[in-house]
Amino acid sequence: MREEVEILEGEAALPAILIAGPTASGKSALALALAERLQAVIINTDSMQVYRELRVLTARPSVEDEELQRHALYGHVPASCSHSVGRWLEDVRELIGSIHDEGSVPVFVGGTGLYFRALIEGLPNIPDIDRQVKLFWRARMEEEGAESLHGALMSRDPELAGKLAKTDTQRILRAIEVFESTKRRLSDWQKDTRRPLLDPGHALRFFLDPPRDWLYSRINERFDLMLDDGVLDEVAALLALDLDPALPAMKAHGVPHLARALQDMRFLPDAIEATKADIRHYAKRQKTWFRHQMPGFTELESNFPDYLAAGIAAEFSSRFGPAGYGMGKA
RNA sequence: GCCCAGGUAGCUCAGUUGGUAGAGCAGCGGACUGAAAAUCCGCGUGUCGGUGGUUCGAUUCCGCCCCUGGGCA
Repeated sequence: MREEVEILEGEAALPAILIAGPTASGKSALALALAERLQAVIINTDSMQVYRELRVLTARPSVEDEELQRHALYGHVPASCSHSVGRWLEDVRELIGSIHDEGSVPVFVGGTGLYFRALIEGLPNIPDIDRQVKLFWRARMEEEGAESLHGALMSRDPELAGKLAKTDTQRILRAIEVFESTKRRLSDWQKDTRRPLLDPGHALRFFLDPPRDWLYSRINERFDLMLDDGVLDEVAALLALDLDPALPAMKAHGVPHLARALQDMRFLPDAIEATKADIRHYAKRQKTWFRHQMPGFTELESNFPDYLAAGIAAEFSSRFGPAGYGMGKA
């Protein structure tokens, strides 16, 4: 514990660049353009791009892009594992020291708002939930429904229960599981957040926010390209693993719909439309999150990665100095 | 050209035995602390195809016209 604090204090001043934005807004291209101007390590900040089996479906950077610039935390987790913010943050913790030592700039790129929050605001150090506890309460949720468990939560953690909708299955489960497994209320844990890995004062934060019409068209077109690139085969291969459908990877946009289409191809056109709609809805939620939950991100409306990257690199150098940051690379 | 069925929200459609209308999807707004690509909440005015007529009142009934689909020529 003490050692951890020392490391954190050493790293708190580590300058970093954060690039967020809705899906398909052009984050990856911007990250690549940035890496051409700074000695950077591109770090995945997306909950789904961590899964090994889903490169096409999650629009993970290509093998060529990964060879072009250093990337980290992409596709390093098997779909059979349930990853989470907490685990992702531990991955980052392990990485960040060496990045600092070698004088590179960590460029966090992704669309998962919660991961950005954990990164710059910190996360409480809640231990993993006991497996039996998890199974027991999930079974009860199946049988009794959310309202009943909301009642159960009310007697364990009234403060949190009061804030949650009686229908919010996921958060109700989490709150009960934490109490049952750790004997401490989640509302108390949440008041006990650890120091964040990054100091927001040393993190340049950007949110790519292209016009909505453009974004939606791009989402639709990109999914058509994914079909050409073999998403169906990719999903078929995932399904062949016969994993628990409750696993996060099994909930990636398109997996449930395309699974149905793979059984009966007559459903393919509907599955394609439904998947595109899921992705559009998601992009909308991402915009809402950053608009209200993550102030302090500079909105970028342009779609020209080189232009944006030049500006960001210049701002980074003027704030934190160019020394040691790969000026010979450009 | 004739016959039939339709033309109602961005789309698919319901409905009003005459008192100007509502679902699903799309879209929009919001919540969010370890499954977050998750989970959850909220938002429905639109020349009821056009135009005349009947009527206190027509999207609804009647006439004509336009459009779409099907059938017959």
